[in-house]
Amino acid sequence: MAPMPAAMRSTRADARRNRERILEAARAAFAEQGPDAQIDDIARRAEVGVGTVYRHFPTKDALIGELIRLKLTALRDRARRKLAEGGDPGEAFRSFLREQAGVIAKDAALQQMLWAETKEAMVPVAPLYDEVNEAVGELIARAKEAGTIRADLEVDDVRTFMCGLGAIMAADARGVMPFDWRRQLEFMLDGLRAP
Amino acid sequence: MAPMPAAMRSTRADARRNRERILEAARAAFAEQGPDAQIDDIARRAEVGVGTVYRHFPTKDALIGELIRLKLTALRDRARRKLAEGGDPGEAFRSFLREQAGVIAKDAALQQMLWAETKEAMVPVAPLYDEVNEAVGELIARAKEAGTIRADLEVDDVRTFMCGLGAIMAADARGVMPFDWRRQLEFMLDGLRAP
DNA sequence: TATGATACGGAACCATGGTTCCGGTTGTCA
DNA sequence: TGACAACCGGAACCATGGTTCCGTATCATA
Repeated sequence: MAPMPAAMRSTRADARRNRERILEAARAAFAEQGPDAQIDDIARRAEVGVGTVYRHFPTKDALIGELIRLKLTALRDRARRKLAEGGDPGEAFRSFLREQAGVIAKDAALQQMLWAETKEAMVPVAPLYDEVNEAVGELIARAKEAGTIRADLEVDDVRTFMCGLGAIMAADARGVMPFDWRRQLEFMLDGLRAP
Repeated sequence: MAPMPAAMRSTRADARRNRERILEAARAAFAEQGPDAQIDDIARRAEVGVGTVYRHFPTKDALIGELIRLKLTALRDRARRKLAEGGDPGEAFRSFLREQAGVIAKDAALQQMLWAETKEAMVPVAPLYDEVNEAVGELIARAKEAGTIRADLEVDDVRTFMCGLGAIMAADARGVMPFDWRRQLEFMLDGLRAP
């Protein structure tokens, strides 16, 4: 008898597995080598042919885009979780930045690829990006209200700082120049305290 | 009679002029488009053929290297001038950072190309780089002694911050994402004040 | 102003790395 | 287990952008 029509069947197991392998390999490759990690290398790491990479992601940009989407989703969820937890607002804000920084550091190159290359990359994830900003904005608002951070702080200031920090992290991770981003973060946090 | 032997004659005037044009065009191109500005485009801006670019600078990296060298020299001289000026050490340190930041902002991509791409770029300018660090170190030492900045601040912290700021500036200049680096600088300066 | 060394322009060359294509393999369902 | 759709591997293809080459134009000197 004829097999089930395409629309009713789900993706083959090996395809699903390969997709995951590719994503993980790509993440690692970009983290180590920055934006110009090569597809060939990613395929090799995933123990997969280049053709397979291209079946799952039509272009390199699409692959990068998916990685960024995953990353941003995680960041947004972490921000919302922090909001839900409650507790001292000033401390919530500070510990949030520390945690978020730690997560970004794991593959900082990705974050950079979002804003440092071209604005095209931004387009598909813009809504997600807004959601992150919204959650962070709320964290800031609460801390301001509690009077533990300076009153003139804006979300954009935090965004700017985190982007700068990301650049530092990426360079450090690739070993091009040593940077101590944790110290940097603490200096900044001190600067953000209410006078 | 035969013309003067090569060793005694100096470079032709048009060659000297072209060299300058190329450097200026390259500076502008990199500032606008970042590290992957194209030689063809630089040549066009300088109203010169690609061949001419290559006669003056054997490779793209050599051209970039020369731009970085010029930039670093200017930064070093500015730091030393600030040291020579004297005045209140804390204020000297802060105004130095503000001025230096302003200068870097003019073509931030260059600064990034020094540390964000590959460490190879660092090699030829390492001594110059050390001289900058030395001068900045002295500025910091004086400010510490005067008790106007936090005692645990190191040159590397300033270096790290300026690199991060440079990344921000470059992205902002290329219009990929708006960043207010001046605000960022002021926040950091506040964080660096003695507690 | 004549002369030859020096410098110029830009078409052609070539390496790199993203993308396509297709013969062969594998998973899934009856 | 048979049959077919979905999937896989990787050689070949092609666009991009750095680099070379050489015939021509320009500058500086006698």
